[in-house]
Amino acid sequence: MDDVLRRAPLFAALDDEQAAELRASMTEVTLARGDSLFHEGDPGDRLYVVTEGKVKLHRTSPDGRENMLAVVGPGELIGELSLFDPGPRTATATALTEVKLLGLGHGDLQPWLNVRPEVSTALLRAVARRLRRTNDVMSDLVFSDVPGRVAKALLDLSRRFGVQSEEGIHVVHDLTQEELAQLVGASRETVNKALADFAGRGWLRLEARAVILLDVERLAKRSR
Amino acid sequence: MDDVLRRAPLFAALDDEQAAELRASMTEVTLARGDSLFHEGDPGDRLYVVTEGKVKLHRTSPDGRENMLAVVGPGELIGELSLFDPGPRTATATALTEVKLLGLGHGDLQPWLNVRPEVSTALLRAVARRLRRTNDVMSDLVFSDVPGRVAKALLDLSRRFGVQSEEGIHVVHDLTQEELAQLVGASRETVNKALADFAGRGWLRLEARAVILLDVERLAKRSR
DNA sequence: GTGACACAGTGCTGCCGATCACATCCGCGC
DNA sequence: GCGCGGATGTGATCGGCAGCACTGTGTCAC
Repeated sequence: MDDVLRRAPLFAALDDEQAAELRASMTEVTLARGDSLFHEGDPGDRLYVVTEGKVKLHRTSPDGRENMLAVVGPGELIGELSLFDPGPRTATATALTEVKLLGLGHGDLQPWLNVRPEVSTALLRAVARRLRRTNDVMSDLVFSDVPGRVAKALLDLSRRFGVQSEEGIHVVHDLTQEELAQLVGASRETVNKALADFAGRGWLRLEARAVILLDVERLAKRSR
Repeated sequence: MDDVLRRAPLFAALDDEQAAELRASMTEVTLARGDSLFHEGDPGDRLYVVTEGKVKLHRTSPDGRENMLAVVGPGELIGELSLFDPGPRTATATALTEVKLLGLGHGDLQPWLNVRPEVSTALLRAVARRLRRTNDVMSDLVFSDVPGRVAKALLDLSRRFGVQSEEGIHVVHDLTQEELAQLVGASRETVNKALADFAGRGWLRLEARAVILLDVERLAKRSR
């Protein structure tokens, strides 16, 4: 079985045999960059585990502006909310890269919840953790200025997707600056200027849909 | 058994006998306005159900500014996060009024989760719902201006705590304007001006720690 | 009744960041 | 290699809101 999957909250509590059984009841989905898994307002009670690539969860305001709630990577869940609290999807899920996911319907999950309480516990932990992160992001929106939020977002992305190289931490985030702006709740222009400023100070280097963090210490200080 | 309790997510799935049994393992806590149940950073793995009154969940930024995450009323949960996802408390809980709560330790809840999967399901739903609300608030922070957020907050409070009278919807929110400002992520002065403006238009009337909504329609339109 | 104190109302000033308006730049198809 | 569209870089302008400095106002203690 896949390594990524074994670390996913849904499988963490199961032994190999059970994990394989659960895995067998899931259906694989593949998306190309830009494809949407589901849209805000759609009905739906399926949950997905990302096995490869990144997906963004985002919303559109009445007047057409976009806001990104989260970037979801390998091992993480998408769409749990509509499953645990029935109702239409409250966000759109769109692939940032080529993506592979495993989907599971409400009916296929229920038996596991009834028989294996560890699965419930693991899911509770996953949702609770997500709620904590969301609360953190909300506080940042209130307390920090745009450059601070950009720094924070980059550090967060680096923790999840960064790889150490001799130059610094290479973070392939797969986001355009427009998308990065939606993630931190600011305009593209302001985010661009913040990035340019950081680059000018030697704290990072910009690349296409990626950054190399050169001075994590300073960035961390700026983010507070 | 208490009516409020029967509607609480923790008890909703249990029959009378089981509810009484669970209730018996909980300990009652009483707080006066201003008292704190726990502080940000405290260790702790107890969960509480509010049975009477209101509690605010809030955080303090490094430089001393305050941000309110939520107002929690009768039937709702407090402190679930530290229980499901072990770790220190990430917010402070402070009583807005005289408050009565029932507390439950991690060890006392676990057996219920193992034996009664409906309890897990109900808790998952409760946390999922909270996460949805939090996502909504986050989108508002990005999309709406301060008056819009104030209007939204008032409508939300009215849905939860309002009572219809012949004049309009009487909403005793128990928040000072300072606290209302912390809830919507704005300064007290700006919130005051927004409220004065709404009152001047005849959309609402201000009272001490309460408002009477006179024109819900207009407020709703302003909040979008 | 009279401080005292917390809360509420309101103008003024300055600044952060949205918006607009461009000027590149870069990857890709043909 | 040429052109085209999407992405990026950067200045100029403008408005919303924070911050400050006050002035009312209500409520409690004594």
